[in-house]
Amino acid sequence: MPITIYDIAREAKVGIGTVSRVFNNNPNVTIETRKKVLAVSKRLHYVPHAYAQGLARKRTNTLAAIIPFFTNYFFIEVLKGVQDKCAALGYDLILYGINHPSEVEPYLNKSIQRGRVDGILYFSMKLPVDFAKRFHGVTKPLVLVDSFDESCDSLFVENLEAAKIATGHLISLGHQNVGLIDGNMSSFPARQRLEGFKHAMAEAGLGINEKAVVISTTTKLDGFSRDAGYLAMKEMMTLGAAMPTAIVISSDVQAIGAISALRERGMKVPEDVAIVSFDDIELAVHFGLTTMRQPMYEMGELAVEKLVQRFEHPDAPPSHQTFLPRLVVRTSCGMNKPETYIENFLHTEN
Amino acid sequence: MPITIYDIAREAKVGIGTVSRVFNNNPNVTIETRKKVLAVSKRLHYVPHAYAQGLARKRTNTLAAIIPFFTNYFFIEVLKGVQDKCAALGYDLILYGINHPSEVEPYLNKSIQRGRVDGILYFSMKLPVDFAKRFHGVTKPLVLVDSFDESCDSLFVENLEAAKIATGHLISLGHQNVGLIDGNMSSFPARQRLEGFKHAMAEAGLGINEKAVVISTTTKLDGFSRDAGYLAMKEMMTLGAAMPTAIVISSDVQAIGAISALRERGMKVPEDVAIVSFDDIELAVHFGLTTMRQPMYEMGELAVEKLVQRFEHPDAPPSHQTFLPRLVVRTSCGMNKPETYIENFLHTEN
DNA sequence: ATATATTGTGGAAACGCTTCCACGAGCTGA
DNA sequence: TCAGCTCGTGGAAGCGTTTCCACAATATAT
Repeated sequence: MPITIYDIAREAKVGIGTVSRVFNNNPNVTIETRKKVLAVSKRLHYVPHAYAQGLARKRTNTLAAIIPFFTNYFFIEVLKGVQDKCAALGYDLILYGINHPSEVEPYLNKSIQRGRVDGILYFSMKLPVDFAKRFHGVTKPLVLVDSFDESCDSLFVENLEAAKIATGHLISLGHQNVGLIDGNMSSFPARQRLEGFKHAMAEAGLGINEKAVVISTTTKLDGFSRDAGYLAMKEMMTLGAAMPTAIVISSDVQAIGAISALRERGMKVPEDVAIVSFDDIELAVHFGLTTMRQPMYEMGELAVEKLVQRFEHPDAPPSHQTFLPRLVVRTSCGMNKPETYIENFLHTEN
Repeated sequence: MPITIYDIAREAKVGIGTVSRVFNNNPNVTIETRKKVLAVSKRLHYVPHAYAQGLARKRTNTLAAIIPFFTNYFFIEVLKGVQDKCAALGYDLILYGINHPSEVEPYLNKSIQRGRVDGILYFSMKLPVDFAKRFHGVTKPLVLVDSFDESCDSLFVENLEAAKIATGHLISLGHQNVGLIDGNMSSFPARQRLEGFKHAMAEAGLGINEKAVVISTTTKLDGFSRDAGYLAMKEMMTLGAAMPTAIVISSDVQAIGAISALRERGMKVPEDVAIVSFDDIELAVHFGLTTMRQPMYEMGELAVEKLVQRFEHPDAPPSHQTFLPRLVVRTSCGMNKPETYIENFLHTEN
């Protein structure tokens, strides 16, 4: 009952090869033949069968994105870049949202399944250790985003360096007792930020108050959540007089939660505590957050581009590209950057 | 080079049918044969070819979601429900994020393409008018989410009723001069909410101050954005003394923007203006927003279930299911609901 | 005039599965 | 003992394309 290329061929009195050629814009078809085929196709509502094409062509024009916590703002924004670039390049995007690292395996297997997708975008997680070996030669091109592995292309943020900049900024404003609220150590970026924080403190000759480094223990969103930020700040506040005068917080959403906790105690940002966070989500403007801006959308776009390049040059050596977040100064660090909401609004319009 | 069922058959000294049967858990295979085949498959890293399976089985186990503005919190949350349900049911999800209604056509065509997906989830947009005719019999099962059409299954929020409840709540608190900040009229929910607002006011015998009904003119996110809310409130504030004492706002993000605008003028919520909004996003707690909670995640899940049911009963009459949002009272409406942040926090932890 | 490209076309083979039919082997019951 | 089952199995046909080869018809060069 469904219309196939054979129906079109019969009806248009041509061969199936010709019909195929018409739909593939092969130049070796006369204009009249082409018109005839197209007319019949339209009349019969013919649409090529994607899977049959895929099987014959040995490509699917589909990419998979394996992405954790995709309700998290950071990933949404990256995903948006991925999606738009896919659309622009004519690829379909299969979304595998995973809620826990343990779910990675089945999805990885699924996308590696021959013929399912042409390539994989793998977000923010370590590859299973024996991955390369287990799937030697079987696996599809894979681009790591916000993560790193020798064996494949990757794209990541220089979190260590970024944390140094963030911490350094607070130090340069005169703070000596600087704290850190970080995500769960199972997160690579969180570990890097801890490192960067320590480096910056050491370079400035400042000691680290162990109690003023609060690392999230929750695995939910790896601690990059408002709730985690809230709880961390609660904990920080038990320090009383020893509490830091400035805190580096590993994401804007955590910072927002932290600010809630402060407010409950009547404490203010930046008067009582200065804050620098990470991401620069849309709401950061609203809270006046000084933050390390991550080019999320752009990373998403670039990830797709990298994958497509890999299709074209399968044997090129793995490429690794880094992004250095940029410090966006607002008011939460205590610098009275004169910046009204509307200014930013207009700015963020685009 | 890639391993096929033939390689396995040869190596295991069985027929290809047997190999296929093993992988499809057909009971008509002896335990020994099964083991043998499985062993060889593992040794050769055999994985079935998804597209070949799809072609032979005439199904793809893949769904498409055509979704607008998917950076919007509402859609993210719905999508999350969709994604999780798909995963649970073993379906893959292809994501078509569209940025403008005009982009709908190509994506609709693409997913209708025979063999690409088994069914389609279509979000918050009107179907093209002649859609049913143009694709009579060609099209796949399609479930409308947050939208309505006679011809297919749908799932939507009773926005008219919800707006009545929201408005009624403010009226019941004694407000006579109630305003509305709404999304763009191109949005079906926005139109419904305007209606509901008018009904409620009329029922209460209250006149509507035309100037106090601000409808977004931007098409960006259909006006359901923080920026749009900010601008709308700015406009509202030009009313001076005639400004409403209570405002219904068509989304939490708009409300957040609106609150920014108020703050700039030193006005407070709920002291100067009471607010009820829609959605109940995670941040609503932070702002103490009284809001009409939409069961976003649940809608996503249910949408997938409906689609799968349709696969099983292709000829059942279209089913239409509605959700009535629930009023969540916090502080923005002026009722001093004693509710601390942590209470809510624990609650939302789930 | 003949040899040689070029162009448009038809259709077989291939892509890698599932499914169905046929068949032999081992059972059952009369 | 034999007809009639059931069970496990092999492999052909089919899913709907693309692609390649063959070939006829025309154009070009000699």
